Amino acid sequence: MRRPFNTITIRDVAQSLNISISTVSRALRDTYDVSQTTRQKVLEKASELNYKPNYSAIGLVQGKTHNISIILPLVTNYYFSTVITGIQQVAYNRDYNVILYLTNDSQEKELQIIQNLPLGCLDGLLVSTSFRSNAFGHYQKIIKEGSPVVFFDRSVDGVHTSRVLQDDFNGAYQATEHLIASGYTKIAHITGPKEMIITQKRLAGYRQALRRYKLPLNDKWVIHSGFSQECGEQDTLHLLEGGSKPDAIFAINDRKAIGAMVALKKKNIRIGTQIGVAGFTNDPISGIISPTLTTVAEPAFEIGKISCELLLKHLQKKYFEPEEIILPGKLYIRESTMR
Amino acid sequence: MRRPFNTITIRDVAQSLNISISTVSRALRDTYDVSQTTRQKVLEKASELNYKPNYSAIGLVQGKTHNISIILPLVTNYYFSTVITGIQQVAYNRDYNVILYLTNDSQEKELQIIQNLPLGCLDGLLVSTSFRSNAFGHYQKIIKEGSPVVFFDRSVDGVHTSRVLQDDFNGAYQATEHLIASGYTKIAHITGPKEMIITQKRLAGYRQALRRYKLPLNDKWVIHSGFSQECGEQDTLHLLEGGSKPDAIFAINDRKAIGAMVALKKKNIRIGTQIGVAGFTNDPISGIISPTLTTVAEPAFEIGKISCELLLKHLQKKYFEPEEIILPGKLYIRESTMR
DNA sequence: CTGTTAGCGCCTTCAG
DNA sequence: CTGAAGGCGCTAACAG
Repeated sequence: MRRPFNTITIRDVAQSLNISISTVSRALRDTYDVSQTTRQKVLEKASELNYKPNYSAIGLVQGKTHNISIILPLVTNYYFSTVITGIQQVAYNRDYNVILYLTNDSQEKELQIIQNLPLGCLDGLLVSTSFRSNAFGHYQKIIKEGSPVVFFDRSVDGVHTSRVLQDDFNGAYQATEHLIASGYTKIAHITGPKEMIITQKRLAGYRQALRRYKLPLNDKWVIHSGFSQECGEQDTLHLLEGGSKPDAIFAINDRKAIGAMVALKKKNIRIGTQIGVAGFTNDPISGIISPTLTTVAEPAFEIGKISCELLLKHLQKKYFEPEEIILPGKLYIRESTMR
Repeated sequence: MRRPFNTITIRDVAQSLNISISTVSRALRDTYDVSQTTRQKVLEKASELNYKPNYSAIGLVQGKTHNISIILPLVTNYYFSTVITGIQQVAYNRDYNVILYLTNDSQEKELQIIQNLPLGCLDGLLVSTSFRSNAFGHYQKIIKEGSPVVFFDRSVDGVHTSRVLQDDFNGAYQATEHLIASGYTKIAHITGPKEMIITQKRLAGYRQALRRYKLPLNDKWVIHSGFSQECGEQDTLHLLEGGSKPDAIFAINDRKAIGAMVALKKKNIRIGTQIGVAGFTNDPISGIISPTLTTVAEPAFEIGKISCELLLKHLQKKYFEPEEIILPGKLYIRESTMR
């Protein structure tokens, strides 16, 4: 029961040219030796007939499906949706389909997805791991079985593969340094789950800046929780309850920074003058909200683009040396850190 | 040159059970008559061996690839990213892969995508059309050739197929009515391209409300342009330049409404008291921005979910009756329309 | 440079 | 109820 409609195949172009199927196949792929004349004719006929390769068939015979998949926590934020846009653009230009999987930031769901992945119709994976995921083994296995994996943004430790990341350490360092330069001395950090690399790196950058400028490191001023705005709001309320209140808050991302701003507004604390706030991402909302939010811009589109290029590069070769690419961020100074 | 690694196939489970491939195939699909005992054994073995169907092969033989694709303008906004989340969830639960295509809101790109679509490895399409797209013929052709298409949000006229939409007319009517009830009398509408159905419906709702409450319809107060924040900003500046200025602005979406707010702030016009602003979408930003934005909430997630369910339903049958599903919106009244 | 043959993993007649 | 055989569209040896 094949598709009932007029999908035209290489056989069709072969017949209408009175040559063999394999010659058409070769001409189309521009491989082996085919005479220029034949290739010309084939190419013309193919486009005349509007021939389109059947990737299912190609996938079957040579294991190249022209499908790559993205596994990521969610798409409903600026960062991830922009990364996807970058990935899709590169993939589209290279005739790859992008298949989307959403983990919903749940470790359980992520594991479920990985285990049920139709690897048979996937050439490779781009993944940003979920929350506290420690799916080492699973990713290792996938790679061993022959599907290249490139991590972006949130990666998993201990897996020997490529990664494309923003410079979390230096971004956090810059933001903190800016807060210090602006005169804030009691700088808190509201961040993500402890186990995540992204958390650790940004925290390290923050600490390094404090150390460099001889400011005290107060563990009470570092709060770990999730990445959402609500988390930012709650973390901030916690900070305000404590005995010695901070005079600035550096959030791991803009969402949490905005949560902090919401909390401060509710408490009638003046943002900037009383408590400075800085974020990380440069979500467009950071330029719209009032006061506007100082933040470290992440090159989201670039990260998507480069991740995909790297994956496609890996797909060419049988063996590849993992690469780690780190892209710099850029600090945008806005009203939320003006005293 | 098949995949070099241990992808296990029905042949593997057949051999380890000493039965034929076809029996395994039948047992797995729960079709034809297979003895309960055999089926049991096959099912157990399959899961023991972690067998996963190769959709490329299945696709080849029976034209069912378990791939559906989404074609839409962009993912970097609240509405579309939420719709996608809904689609992905349904598809995932039904073992369908979701392939993503981005038109970048360019008609040209959309046409290019449609024409190059690897229909051979796609069971159906979910599409929200680009901007001023009038790709009637192309979609018609795809449908005729056997790939079901379900439109969501932005649809194309004249194509006989299913659609899932929010209630654009009544949403716009409600928003306008609310503005009127709040005491605004000179209500402008900044909207999308004239040719788009979504524009036409929201415009009609706006006009209907004005008519119903005997307010004048002033064509100078209806401005057509794109959907971006920048467009909203420019449209608003235009409105302010005119002789008779409006005292309220209803925008086709929150992005443009926010653009309007930005423009008003720059001109030092008090939002709400001097000029009211209402949007459409209920982007989370509308509750964060100051003043908070009155808007008509669109059931984005539901739209994605239902669209996908509808498409999958269509995939079951050979012939299906197109359905048009319209979901209601809900007005959220916030500060931007308080005098 | 080109045609022939076999087979990728699976489903579907057609025989038992 | 089950097995054998053929083929989906395409590529990859193997011969010329």
